[in-house]
Amino acid sequence: MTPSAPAEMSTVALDAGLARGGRPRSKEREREILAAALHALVTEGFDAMTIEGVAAAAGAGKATVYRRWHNKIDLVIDAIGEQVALRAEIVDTGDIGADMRSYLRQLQRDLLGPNGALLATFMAERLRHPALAEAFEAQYASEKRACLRKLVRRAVERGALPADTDIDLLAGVGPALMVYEFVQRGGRLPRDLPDRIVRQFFE
Amino acid sequence: MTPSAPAEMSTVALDAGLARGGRPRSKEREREILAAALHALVTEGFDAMTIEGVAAAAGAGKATVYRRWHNKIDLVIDAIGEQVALRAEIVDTGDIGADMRSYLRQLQRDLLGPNGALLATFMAERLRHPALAEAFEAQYASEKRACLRKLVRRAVERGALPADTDIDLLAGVGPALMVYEFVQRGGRLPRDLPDRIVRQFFE
Amino acid sequence: MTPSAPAEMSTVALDAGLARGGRPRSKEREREILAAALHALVTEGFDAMTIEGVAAAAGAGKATVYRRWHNKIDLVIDAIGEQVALRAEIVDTGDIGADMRSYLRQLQRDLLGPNGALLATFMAERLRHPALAEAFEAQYASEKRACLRKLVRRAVERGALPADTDIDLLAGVGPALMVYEFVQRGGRLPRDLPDRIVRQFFE
Amino acid sequence: MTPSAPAEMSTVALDAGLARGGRPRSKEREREILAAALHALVTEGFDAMTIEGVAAAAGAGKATVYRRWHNKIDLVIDAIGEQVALRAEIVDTGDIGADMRSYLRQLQRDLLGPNGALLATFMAERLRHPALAEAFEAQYASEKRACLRKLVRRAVERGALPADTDIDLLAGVGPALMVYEFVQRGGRLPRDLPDRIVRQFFE
DNA sequence: AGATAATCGAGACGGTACGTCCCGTCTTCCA
DNA sequence: TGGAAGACGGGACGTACCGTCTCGATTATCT
Repeated sequence: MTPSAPAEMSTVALDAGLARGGRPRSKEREREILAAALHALVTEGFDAMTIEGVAAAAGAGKATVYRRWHNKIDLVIDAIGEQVALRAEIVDTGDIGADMRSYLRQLQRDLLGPNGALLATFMAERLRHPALAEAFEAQYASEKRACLRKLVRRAVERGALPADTDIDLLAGVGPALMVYEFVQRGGRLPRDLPDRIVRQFFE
Repeated sequence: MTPSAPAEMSTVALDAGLARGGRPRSKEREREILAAALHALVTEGFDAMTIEGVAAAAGAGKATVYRRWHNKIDLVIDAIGEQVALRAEIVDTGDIGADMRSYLRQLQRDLLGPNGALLATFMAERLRHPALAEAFEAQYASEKRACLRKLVRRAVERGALPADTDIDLLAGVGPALMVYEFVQRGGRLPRDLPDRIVRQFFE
Repeated sequence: MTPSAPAEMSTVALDAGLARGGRPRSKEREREILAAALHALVTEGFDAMTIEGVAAAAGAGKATVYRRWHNKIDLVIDAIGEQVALRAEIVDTGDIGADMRSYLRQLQRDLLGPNGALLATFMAERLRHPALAEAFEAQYASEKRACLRKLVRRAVERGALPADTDIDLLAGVGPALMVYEFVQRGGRLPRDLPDRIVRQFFE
Repeated sequence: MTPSAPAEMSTVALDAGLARGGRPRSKEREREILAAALHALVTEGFDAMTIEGVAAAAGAGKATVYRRWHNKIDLVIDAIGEQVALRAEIVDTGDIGADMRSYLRQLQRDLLGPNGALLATFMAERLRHPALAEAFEAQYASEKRACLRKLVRRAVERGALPADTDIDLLAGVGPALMVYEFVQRGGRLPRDLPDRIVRQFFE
């Protein structure tokens, strides 16, 4: 993410509507609620946690929560997004194997860390809520995809990969296998998966 | 499960308990309920569907549902097992490219057909509901995976693929990319994806 | 009320709808809820009492209350109606003064007793809820009015009252003055009001 | 309230506190709020109306309302006092029948006119909200009652009515019957009721 | 054939969370 | 400083499902 884009706005929180008059919403309240939500998510799980309970734990009224988030999903996503940054950075050193391995290891750390729950939630809801998928796409995935594509394209141009390489496909194979395995195994991942992927497809 | 077992029992449904006397449970009822459950799962999603709604849609009383299944997950697992037949068959003709292309095309048809929504739902929910994932695994995925693995192993043995091939990884790359794209694109798939996968990874 | 008319049905409670199947509603539950409602009405007052609180006090779920009564008014009316009988009886001994005095004294006792609250509630809501007014009319008022009219008519026929008496008007003057005073004084009544009314208008 | 007091102050409204500096409270605001309150009272009833709704309808902030009135009752009382003019005048021409008939006809017009709904609401709510009753009493009823009493007393002194007349009772019988019928009939009144009352009780 | 017993649809039951509304207080900015 | 706007903690509203339970009415099987 380029430094010129602040983009620190909540992804999902309701707009306050440019409200000119009136008492502004308290950032403090917001932070306390998000913290309570995160705590509830971790200790109780998504299904069991309750908006009512989150509000109570934050010492807030229910209306104060509903004023900002329409539903549990939005609340949870913001709660995670607040504390979290899926910042798997992609650098291009000219060594496609090393670069891809480095990126996949970061992705592995992200999936296994607290962000795994975020990804799971996203995956679970994106088919039913296209808007959510788009938000995720716009905020995170599209940039990663573009970077990976460039990485592969330049490797092909360099001759490090065959000239007839299907660039889009090869750029996607890393994340696809990582996520597929992650889902398949119910949130776990083999330690050496990044290495194996690189060895099989990029060397 | 011993191989001699006919395996026509429900995976999860409660035992009727050898009921000596009394009116036996109606298979008819059971099928109607499972059909209604499946419909609800696909149209509403796991979280939104209600047992009460399934019972009503099946013209059954709530007790008739609870008598057979303790909770929503058990019901849904049985519903899927009963009705679903993702019969992407895997044959081994000795031509790994052709065999893989044939399988992926079948998978593509499945994903885009009526079972696609079901599969997507399943994929989406499995991270949040491990029991669902396990059931799906046991019932469908593990067999496919084993077949694909054998296919790839024999191609390696034949010398059609390099000797240092990561068999597990290569066996998984096809489904992984197909499903990843499917979820990514919100239920659509490029027509030529199977061909591109085969060309890139199996030729 | 003639003995041939059982009329012990709830005035306001929702119909169970002739429900052929299903578990029947428990009379026991109903009685406990009504008792709790009456207690709440007396101790907290109409405005302050809460359906939620009544349900809790009765050890019942909210749905069990709402299944039977749509709103607080209906609940309270039934609660009062259960325990109470506005049974100011009207007898015709041939002495209009004595009979009227006897009736008005009973009415006085009713107004000052626990039924006063009932009347107050009825009066307060009847203009806004015509259905309520009709129910009260049908169940209580119309019969009283007819009796009083007959009482006065026979006194006129007997010559105990002038021949040009406006029977409807004179029949209504007792209750009108009693209730008017009752409302005017905020739920209190002069002890000797029945006597004064009889002395002024019926002797 | 001392007789020298100009009495143009609100009965219940909070004191502005001699506001030394700052912007003075707008009389305009006050009138608009009271008008909105009156409208809400008549159309929705005391219980259903909300201060929030009144403020919104008046285009005022909630604080602007609460700054002047502590609660709904105070607001409503002022609203009525501000706008209502039940100006049934009572004159004493020496003919008790004619005077009473004239007054009752004015009362009839009032009840059937736009103020009728207000009066009805008031009568309906006074039993449940004694403060409302007192306000109404102080502001309207007590004066009328005194006038009517004087009217009757002088008729008795004149010999136009029997010497043993119960003056209070007879003074009250007109309004009592009118209002009782009005409430009983859900806001309607027989055209000839004033005439019949006078003929029966004052001639 | 009759008794026995578990089934069936229906729906009431005590609960719990939902999302909305209003309370009365407060905080902010504008005039 | 008054006023419009509206956020705040609180709490009741009426609804929807949960999973359990009762009800009368069907079925089968076992005497």
